[in-house]
Amino acid sequence: MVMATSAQPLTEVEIELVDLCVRIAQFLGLPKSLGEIYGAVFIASKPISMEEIIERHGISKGSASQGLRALRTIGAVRTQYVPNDRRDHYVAETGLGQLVAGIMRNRYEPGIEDFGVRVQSLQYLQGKVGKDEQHLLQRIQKLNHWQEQAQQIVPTLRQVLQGEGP
Amino acid sequence: MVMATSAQPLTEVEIELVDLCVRIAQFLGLPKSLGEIYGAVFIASKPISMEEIIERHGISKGSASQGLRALRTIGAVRTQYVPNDRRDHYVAETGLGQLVAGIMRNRYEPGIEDFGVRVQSLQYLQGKVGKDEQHLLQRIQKLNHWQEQAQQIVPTLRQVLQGEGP
DNA sequence: CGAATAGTTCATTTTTTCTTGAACTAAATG
DNA sequence: CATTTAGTTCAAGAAAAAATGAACTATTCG
Repeated sequence: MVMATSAQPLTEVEIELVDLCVRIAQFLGLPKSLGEIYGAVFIASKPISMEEIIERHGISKGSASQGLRALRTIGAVRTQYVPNDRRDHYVAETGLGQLVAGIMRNRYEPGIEDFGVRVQSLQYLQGKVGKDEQHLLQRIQKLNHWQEQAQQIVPTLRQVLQGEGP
Repeated sequence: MVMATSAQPLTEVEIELVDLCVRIAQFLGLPKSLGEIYGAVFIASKPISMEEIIERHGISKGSASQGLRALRTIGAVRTQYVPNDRRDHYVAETGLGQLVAGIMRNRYEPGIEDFGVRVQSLQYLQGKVGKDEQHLLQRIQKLNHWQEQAQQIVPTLRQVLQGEGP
């Protein structure tokens, strides 16, 4: 690992803010590097390039490239045009609703859908329940009920997080 | 790895139900083995012992012991007395509200609290924000706002999941 | 008691996930 | 159009997380 060459070291406050971003990422089950990269963009006073992120935060080129793509995909950062500079520059989206929506969409909803499909097809399997395993029918019902409740959660979350602030 | 010695193999339906439990566990960021073990208890027609779980599902003793403890801690299973049997026997809790509450309490709420503490202490750091980093004050505000919203989520979830069914 | 059984612990191994960096493509620059 | 620069890809390495099983403790049974 090579140290940053010439970038300003992070100030105490910056380190703390990036650290908080890292912890949020980990909390959400995302890799630490995504938190770092988001943090880098989050604390920047103006649109920041990948190179600056790499140098100032000591992240590898590969991680930075992949991480920025992931963050774009979930809508946590977006690119912004900067005149006279060939490089892409990034700014952070900071609406919690938007952030969580993006994470849900990419990381959680596919799982919820799969679950729904699997539970649906359980109905078919009911025929294959043997006489000696009638108690499983109840369990299948239970899973159905779970699935119904799970589907309510996403819209509810959306509502809680709609209220954006300053 | 040693195969189960003499237990009934799982039926097609049982395999599917356990598999669903495994996927739910993974979705929630819990290790696969917790899903398997919960699944084993979930599909059992009567209180099941650790030994039966180990034999029928091919889980190691260590995993089974630790996994059952974890499941007890989050309130996903509980022990039930069985006459004339020295071993502990387990039954599954199947209320989604209870399950999610347990998982939240153990896996997520500590993180939310830590985050709250850290954000609190940011207020103190505001003094250390240099003249050249005034833009960070906004970011600190943003984190505050996130924290307030995050605190609303737990009670809201609780409410959605209260409605228990059959 | 002493043997047998139930259950726990934890160092080691296995598996999975994340990160790196060198080789590559693509695009701009002079 | 050759060179520099920006950005991507992916195989290999590093790190983290999970699973195993042998050694242990605790309990019950005869």
